[in-house]
Amino acid sequence: MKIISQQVLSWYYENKRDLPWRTTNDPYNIWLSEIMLQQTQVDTVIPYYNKWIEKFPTLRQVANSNLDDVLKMWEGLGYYSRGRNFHKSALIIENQHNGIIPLTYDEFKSLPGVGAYTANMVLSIVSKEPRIAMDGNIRRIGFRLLGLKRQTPYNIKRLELWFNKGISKNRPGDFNQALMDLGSSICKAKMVRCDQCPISKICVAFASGSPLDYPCITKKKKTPHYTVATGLIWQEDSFYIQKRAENGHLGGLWEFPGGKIEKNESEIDTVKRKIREECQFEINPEKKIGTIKHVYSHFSISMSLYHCLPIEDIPVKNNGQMRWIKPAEISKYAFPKANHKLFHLLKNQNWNRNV
DNA sequence: TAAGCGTGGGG
DNA sequence: TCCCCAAGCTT
Repeated sequence: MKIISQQVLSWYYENKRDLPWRTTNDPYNIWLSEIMLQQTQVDTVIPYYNKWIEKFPTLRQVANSNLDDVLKMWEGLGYYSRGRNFHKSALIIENQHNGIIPLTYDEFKSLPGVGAYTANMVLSIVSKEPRIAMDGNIRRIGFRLLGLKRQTPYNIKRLELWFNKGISKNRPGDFNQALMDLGSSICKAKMVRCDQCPISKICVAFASGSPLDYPCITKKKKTPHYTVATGLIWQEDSFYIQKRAENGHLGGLWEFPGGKIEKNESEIDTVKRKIREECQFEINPEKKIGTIKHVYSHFSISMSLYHCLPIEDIPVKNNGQMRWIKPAEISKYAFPKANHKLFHLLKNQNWNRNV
């Protein structure tokens, strides 16, 4: 196992990518990068990480900002609870830890959004603690090295113990990152380059001749499809948006009012009903502007947008849950991708307000 | 334990 | 086009 560690590390140093967060061992930077990298590929994260550090050079600046600014920086990255939890953690550290990130495993892992993987990874890098960070890559590599197939909690625990015995004691952080780079470039889930792998000699899956059979694939459930209808309501040169509940799907982001159509309901009736329920005013959908499609983690939607005329006078009040904004102000608010697709439709129509 | 959570890219 | 995948965490 010691030999594996050496071979993996030399492969890493030869093929190491220069990533922005690899220029420092500051726990703030490392922690942020690990949160952004959850379920997200490196090339996607890089621009978000750079923009974030430019806006929030220190954790204190995250704590002193409001959630809207944080979500704006997270806009488009997905899994928005990561951003909300990171902001929440920043406040906890500022208020309860004098602004110092607590670097004991139990304290750090107790922060919102920090799980076993993130805690192990951060501590292995910033404190050189010999902790394997069992992410999807390292897990997959372990299954193949040891020739395990069934993804049971028992097998995963076995792997963790095995890796923790063999992890480099001098460079645990590099060892973790090395295995992850190996997993994301050589030992991928559906494609392997065993001829380039520094440890194929001791790999049971490689020896078997069909490495992709390890671990065995678990079948995924089909995701449902929903039809959603939303309304565009003008008042002078501004239109209406509202904020989603902070703890739900796309929590804290802004959107057009509307929602799912129910059985035997027309899109127009849906827009009327949802706006009556959510906004407490009456509108009349006049004309369909267009429809976009979007796929989320666990369902997909077709979303239509309707020009709506107010039936009654709508009070123009702006608060934390509702705003009247001009098209040019879109960039000040965080919107989900589906809304940006609708904005794109509207741009192509020059934001024509005539119904 | 298993479902829920975004988005972009690859085959 | 469709399906799967990607440095997980929370409930």
